[in-house]
Amino acid sequence: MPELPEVETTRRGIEPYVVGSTVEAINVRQARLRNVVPIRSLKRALLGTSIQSVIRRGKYLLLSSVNGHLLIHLGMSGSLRILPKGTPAQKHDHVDIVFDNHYLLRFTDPRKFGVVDWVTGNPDEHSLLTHLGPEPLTGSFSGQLLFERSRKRSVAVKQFIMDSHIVVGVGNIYANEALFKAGINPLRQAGRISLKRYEKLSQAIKDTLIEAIKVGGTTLRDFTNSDGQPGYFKQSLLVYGRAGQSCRKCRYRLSEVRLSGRSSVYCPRCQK
DNA sequence: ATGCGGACCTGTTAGC
DNA sequence: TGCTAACAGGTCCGCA
Repeated sequence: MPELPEVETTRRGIEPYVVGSTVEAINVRQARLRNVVPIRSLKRALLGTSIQSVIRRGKYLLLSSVNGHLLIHLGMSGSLRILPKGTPAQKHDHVDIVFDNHYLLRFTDPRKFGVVDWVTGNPDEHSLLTHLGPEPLTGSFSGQLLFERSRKRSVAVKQFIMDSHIVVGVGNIYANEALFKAGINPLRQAGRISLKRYEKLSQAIKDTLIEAIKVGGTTLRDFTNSDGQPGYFKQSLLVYGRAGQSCRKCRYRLSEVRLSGRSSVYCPRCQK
């Protein structure tokens, strides 16, 4: 479900409730998530400590206390919500972090592709984080980087920019959108794109993500922020979900192909 | 190393 | 209306 803008929206939503609050209880209903450390082991470390910060790394969130970091990934269908204490749990509500204020943080994930893990030491060395590429909204991400890392790569450029080892946070929706804005065909081989075009693409990725964050992300079916509100970027989508409809630039019919199982929509006229 | 397909799960929707 | 297949915002793993 969530790409970088949705995770960042979630981060901003939970931060004011969580930072400075002490963990009073942890309720685990479903421990079988995509974890490295058994989820139950986080209890001992986190109970009675307070959360000092909520930072995002790619699509991961890190809630840090003096003892270590709670690492959360929302997978394809996960969400985090702030709810009043005592709110009854529903079917896919797997973990609650209960605070000493009036609230709890609830992790929900029907498909269980998400992660709720515990990290001690430097989180950058955690196996899920250590090989991640740069953050797209920082200066360490650029057209130059995409150009250099794509040389001799034959993969389609869309798969290339969705590879978290290259750059983090770009999922299927925003990959489609950024490629359209940059005028690049998603099927083009990554190694056969010029530096100039990669500079346009890196800027398109930044612009798309920033715009989406501004309006609270994209809600297709069930994404909500931590208050239960949807995001409004869906109205701004130029190609994703619009196969067969007309291009917003040239009116030509948008095409759809599947790239490693992911739907890829593009304009055959505007994207070369 | 790179590229590809399958695996992990459940819910919703499209099609017969 | 009901059944089945395909699809969905992600990522890791094993194999060639």
